[in-house]
Amino acid sequence: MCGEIIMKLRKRFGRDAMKKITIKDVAKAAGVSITTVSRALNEYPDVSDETREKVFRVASELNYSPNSIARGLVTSRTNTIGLIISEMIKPGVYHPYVLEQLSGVKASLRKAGYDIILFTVDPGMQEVTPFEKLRDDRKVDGMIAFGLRMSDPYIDEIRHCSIPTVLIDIPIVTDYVGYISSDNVEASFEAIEYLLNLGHRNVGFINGHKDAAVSFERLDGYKRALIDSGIGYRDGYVIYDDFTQEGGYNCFKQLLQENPEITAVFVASDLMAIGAMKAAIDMGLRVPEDVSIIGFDDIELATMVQPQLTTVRQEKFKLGYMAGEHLLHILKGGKPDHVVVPHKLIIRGSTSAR
Amino acid sequence: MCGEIIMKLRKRFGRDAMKKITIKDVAKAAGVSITTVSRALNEYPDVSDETREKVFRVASELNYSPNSIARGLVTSRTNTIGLIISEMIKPGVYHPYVLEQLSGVKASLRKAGYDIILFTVDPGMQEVTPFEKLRDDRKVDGMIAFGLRMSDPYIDEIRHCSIPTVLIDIPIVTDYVGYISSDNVEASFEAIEYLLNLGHRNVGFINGHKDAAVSFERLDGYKRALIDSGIGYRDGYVIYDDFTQEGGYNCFKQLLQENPEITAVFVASDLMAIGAMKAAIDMGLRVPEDVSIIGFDDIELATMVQPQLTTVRQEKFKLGYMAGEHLLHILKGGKPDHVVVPHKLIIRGSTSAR
DNA sequence: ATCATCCTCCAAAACGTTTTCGGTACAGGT
DNA sequence: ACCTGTACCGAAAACGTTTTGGAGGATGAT
Repeated sequence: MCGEIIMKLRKRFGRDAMKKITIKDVAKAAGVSITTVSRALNEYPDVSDETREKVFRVASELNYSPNSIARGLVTSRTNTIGLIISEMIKPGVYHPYVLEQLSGVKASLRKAGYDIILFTVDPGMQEVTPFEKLRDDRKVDGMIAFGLRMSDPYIDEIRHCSIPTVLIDIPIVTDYVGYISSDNVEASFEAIEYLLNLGHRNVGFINGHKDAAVSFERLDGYKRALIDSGIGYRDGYVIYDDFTQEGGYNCFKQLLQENPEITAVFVASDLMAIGAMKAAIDMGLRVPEDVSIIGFDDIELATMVQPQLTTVRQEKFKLGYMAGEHLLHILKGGKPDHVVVPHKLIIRGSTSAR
Repeated sequence: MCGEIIMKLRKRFGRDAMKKITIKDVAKAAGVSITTVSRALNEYPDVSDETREKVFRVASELNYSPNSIARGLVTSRTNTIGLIISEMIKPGVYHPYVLEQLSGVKASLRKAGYDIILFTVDPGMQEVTPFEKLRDDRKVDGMIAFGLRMSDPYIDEIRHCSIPTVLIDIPIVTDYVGYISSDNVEASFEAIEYLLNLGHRNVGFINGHKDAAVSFERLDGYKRALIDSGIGYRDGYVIYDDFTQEGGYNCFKQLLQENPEITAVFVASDLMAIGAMKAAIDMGLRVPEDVSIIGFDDIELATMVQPQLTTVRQEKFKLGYMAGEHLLHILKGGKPDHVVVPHKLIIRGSTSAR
């Protein structure tokens, strides 16, 4: 009976060029009102099991899928979140863990039926679209951002915006925004402690640029470990640069030329650490016999170099995953917070006892 | 005069919790109809310069930005394209060039005002959402996909769908879908030719898995070069595996154990090539003195190993960029096609004369 | 018999645009 | 004086949903 109607609907349009079927078609075919179809499909209580079942059957028979645009218009929620990945397009610095974080974000959001829309913020773009405009343009329900520098103009906007937002590695917590990170000071503390336990007394620190919040936290852990152990902190042992391999190379050379007594170096990223290792070799130093090097991140590359790199592993996938989860939490009305994901010291071949 | 109205509008809502302003507000404040505002803002001809100017002023004063959802509902175009990245979440295989391709896609689409929405297709998902449903759910205007295997069920759907689509490295051209790739047979031909010119006569081939279209094309080039030069092709010199480092490692060992006369190996990816180099070292062979190795892709890693890897560079960013451009072309009514982006033989330290 | 209550269901409003169709006013040509 | 054309503008329909405010009928209590 309603099968006939379906057939008629089918026939109304060409075979392949079948017009988009809407809720109206389903209603007609099922012999109920539009309202009822919507109700049935959205699991409202006030529809009898019988009609609900019929609606479901007809809907799937017609291969109906609701128009998310129309729905979004009325509900003003799009089940979409905006993802800001900064510095993504800086050629040569395709940060190896960005993809992992991205995967994590996706994994958590997909479960909840959210999709991701990519906002790339190329630094050096003519005019930067204001943060809130990004949201307004695409009507995303929330935002996730990583790769931002502390000096980025977005930072200030985010601090005062009223958009549910989760950041990675940027310590901001407001009524709307929370952030995810490793416990950088503890991680750094552990790394230094490990070196000290190996007998090293003069340990240098190649830190990331001062535009990254993590740089300060890691410096903190570095200081604390040295002070706690009674060795004391020396300004001259710390040097800063961006997170690239070249940066690590240059820093290492400078650091060891100025302080030849250094026997171990803590480096704020694996990429830099690998650069540092290269510098060591070029300076005629053996790793780890003459100098121990310990990195940060644990990227794939860390196991591909000789010797393999001792490092502090960050759970990059999990950082992303948690970002998604926490955003969902905020969207459900939860309170934004700082959530930390555990790190782990991974001991490989680039460190040894003094 | 209209300034007052604006003030009134402003006052109507709390300071920060200012309600969303719509086209209606702009119309009221500018003293024209909704229609006129829409026309003025969308650069229609039939509106006087005077009113147009006023509308623009009021709109920017009110900080108005049109609701893209509402617009999408009526125009049924969303200025959004869907991006399918397959195998993105396979842990341990965060293909290093995915991010570069992604950047390229973004770069080209952003110019045209398109945004990207990420569809991740985790292999091994419970139920795979049909290709067309992906589009219908999010109402994207077109699709770009990379990382798909030839055996992926999507392939068949794509072949018969009527959604503007561009693929990378998957040779399908229909009225709706085109694809971007390097000229793999030529690239492979050149690589072998180069090895032959170095004096090598027994050159093996570690190919990618047979689920990748490129594997066949590269095999083609390999064969042709050998046959053209009169050396001839031998089945036993070719071995297949996935594109991982371990795959490369194992293949190399097997290949050289079975054919110790081989003096040069062409490897279908840098990751595999690096695995092969490791295997060579483990077998007591020096690279390039005992065996030359040439890779494919030119990922960053290629310059980080010792010796640095000779390889065929693929323009990963450009592959993505072109995918975006070609999709735009199709969306504008252009004919889908195969567009090839140039490759380049990069000679480094892993190859030498026999 | 009457009334309140519950269960189903529906008509219509609303969401914020774009687009269609037409209307007004003014100019110029006859 | 009349028609024609042109330039500008507006009312209303349309897009496909969700949501609001009942309506109709059955059931149970009084």
